[in-house]
Amino acid sequence: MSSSSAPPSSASPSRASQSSGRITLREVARALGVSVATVSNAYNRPDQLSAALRERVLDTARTLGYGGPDPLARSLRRGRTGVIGVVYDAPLEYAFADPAAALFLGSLAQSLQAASLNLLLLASPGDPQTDPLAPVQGASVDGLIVYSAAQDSELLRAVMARSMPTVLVDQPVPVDQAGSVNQPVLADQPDLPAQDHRAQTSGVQIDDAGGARLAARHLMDLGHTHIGVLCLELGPRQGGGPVTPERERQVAYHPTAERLRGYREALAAGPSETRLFLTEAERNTPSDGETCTLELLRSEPEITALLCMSDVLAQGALRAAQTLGLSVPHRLSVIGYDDLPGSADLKLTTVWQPTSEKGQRVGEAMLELLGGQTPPDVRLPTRLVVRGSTAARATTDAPLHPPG
Amino acid sequence: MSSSSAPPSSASPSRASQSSGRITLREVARALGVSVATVSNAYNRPDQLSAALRERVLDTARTLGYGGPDPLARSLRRGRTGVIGVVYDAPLEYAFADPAAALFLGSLAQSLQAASLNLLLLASPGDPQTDPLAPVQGASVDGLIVYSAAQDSELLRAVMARSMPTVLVDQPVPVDQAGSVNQPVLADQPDLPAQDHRAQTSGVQIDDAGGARLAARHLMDLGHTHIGVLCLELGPRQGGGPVTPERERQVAYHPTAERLRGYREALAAGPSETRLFLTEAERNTPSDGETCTLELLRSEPEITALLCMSDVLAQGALRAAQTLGLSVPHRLSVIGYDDLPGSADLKLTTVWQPTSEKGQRVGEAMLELLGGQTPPDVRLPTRLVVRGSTAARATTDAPLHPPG
DNA sequence: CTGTTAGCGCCTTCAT
DNA sequence: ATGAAGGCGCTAACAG
Repeated sequence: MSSSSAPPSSASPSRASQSSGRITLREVARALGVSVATVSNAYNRPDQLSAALRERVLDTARTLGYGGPDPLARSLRRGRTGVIGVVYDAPLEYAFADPAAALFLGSLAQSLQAASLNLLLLASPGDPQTDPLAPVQGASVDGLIVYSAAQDSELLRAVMARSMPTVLVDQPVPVDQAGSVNQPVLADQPDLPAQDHRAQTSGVQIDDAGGARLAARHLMDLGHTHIGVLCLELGPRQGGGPVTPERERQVAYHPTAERLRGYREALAAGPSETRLFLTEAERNTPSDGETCTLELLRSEPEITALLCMSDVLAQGALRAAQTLGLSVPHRLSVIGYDDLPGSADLKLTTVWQPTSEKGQRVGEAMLELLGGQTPPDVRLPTRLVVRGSTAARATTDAPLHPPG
Repeated sequence: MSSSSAPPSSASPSRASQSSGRITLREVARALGVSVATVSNAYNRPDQLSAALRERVLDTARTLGYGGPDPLARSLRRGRTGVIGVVYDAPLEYAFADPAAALFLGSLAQSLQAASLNLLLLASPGDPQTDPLAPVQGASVDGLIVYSAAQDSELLRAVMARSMPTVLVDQPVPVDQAGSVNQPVLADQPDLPAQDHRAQTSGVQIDDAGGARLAARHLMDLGHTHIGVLCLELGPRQGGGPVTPERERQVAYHPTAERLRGYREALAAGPSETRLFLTEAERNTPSDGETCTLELLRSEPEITALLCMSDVLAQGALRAAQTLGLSVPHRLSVIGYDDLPGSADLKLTTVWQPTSEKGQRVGEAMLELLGGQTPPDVRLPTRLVVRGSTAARATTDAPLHPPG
């Protein structure tokens, strides 16, 4: 035990030194005969040791196949992971199918990268076997961004329960009612701020209702009185189809609710004979939009215009019109929502929203939250973009093809 | 210090019990007067304690605002994070702008979710300040998926240096030449498998060259002899424009290289008077495609057909044709690559690739790697889909508009 | 400039 | 069915 050349201090020789194939900082230190702190410093604080020694450290590290400090251990120690989670309530499969979502994510990722933060995609598995809350509960992240979650959902509660910096996108910030208190019983440390959920939460939204109002009014100004509405999902999976008043009352997704409200407000302000015919798409895809349109027009042939809650749905409506041989806009006017990059090529009249800016704002809000500040909620404007897919209602039989 | 009721064993009373607002498993245990193991078991192995006790544990945990075991600490202990990193070599900003990438990611995420794995997006920052390797070096992940990286790049080396389960997409698996050995000096543990990079790496690709060959041949069969080629980036940022032979020799992105090879092979097999005019898009966006097309047609007016390395680029080409008043396909044939969901609406002739299946295969390969197996490399087929954007070269002045 | 020490929060044999 | 103890791999004080 007391040999002259500093024996490796301690206990279990069986697994201490190398075993499982992965080199550790300590082994590098030992190989060099320096302390672990020195090796650590070589990586984290170059100014704490001579350049020469640092070189030597890095060199032998390389020779040993040591790839640098384990990120996990480092995160644990530092208390930060450098990762921000993005929460979806749908299987990622078609979260990505929506260009608006992809665009948003892109600009979000971009703005976060400036602070060396990476994005972790957290989606509820479609598989009913696995716990849909597990991803948000079990993710090692410094902050959470909720992209879409039903109001009052378990998912949203699970997010808030983590009481960490959180940005809610297109969704009202929930009031901090009862539920899982995170204020410890012993509230006698005056110096730590009263751990308020709200202080760590920020919201970024667009003027959903305003844009919808513009869209509906545009159609009414054009003389349409029988207007079909292609709704995004009103609530968690059910299957689409005509919207009953009861179903409408249960609307759980905020953007859907707001857009619907906008349509209805415009209606209320217009001529009383105007009527809306609602149908719900099962998912936000062109083919669902197509199906819905086909069904809607079959059951309500008097419809001359369509309000679609997304450009993706509108794209499907356009296909349906073509299938049916209905000329757009003369026999059928179509209006979308989002203004995707491809929508101009389609000549689609639509409601524009600042998708990229939204992503950037969300990123900035997260950064501020991480810095201990509480940024004010943000509300971004929407605009109507009139293109070729809307026209005045034909008073008689419509011409069979567009002019020009 | 020596009070009767078991004094908290150790040293610093100032920060031991609660301080920083976040509850730990130990505090829950103490509050209940049970051991930490019991609390841990309540979460991880319900069968190890009475249902009643478990309830009590979970209850007080809730009251205290304890949200369950810290994921980070748990990962460190268990040696697994439940996260797979996806590596891009470009700023995520426009990784997401490409629907093919988004689709791939969606199906990848989907297939990984079955195993409760989440995706972490790792992109090299556009910002030249920050180290582009930091994300891949510093990410806490169980495996890495390389979606696009230049051959022989630092980035790719950094990935391999982590020597963990890795799937290379549309990219050859590099030979394990020298570089950072990860085989420790002491190679005398016969039971641990000789840590071979190759054993932890798998590849999934499509038949890029084959599809390209089909596309080029199609055009040549149609009689085109002056064919423009819109290339994806050949290598890391340079700015686009005409492709010099020198630049072509340096092509660093595998899909680009392969598609180009396919085009050239078809050319070599056809009539000798056929010529290719190459230009490189700065980025894979419609507007870059448009710009390239405009420039290319201006400098080479004899071109009657375009081979685009992506549908996104082709979409730009279509816009350019419209701007120029060139009728497609009669005055100009256009052919894409990828067959995006929207391409059918555009009547674009293109090379189809199994984007979703690719994502799924990559996910499966990763799962096998994680399970200790070494799945064989996979190569998926491509197909030519002929639609309305290609036609025989007009022998005289082309008609000004398409038929019916 | 370098070394020692004390955990970060948890899980898991091993004993009881 | 429950408790005690030893790390996982690293970093940040603090001494020398």
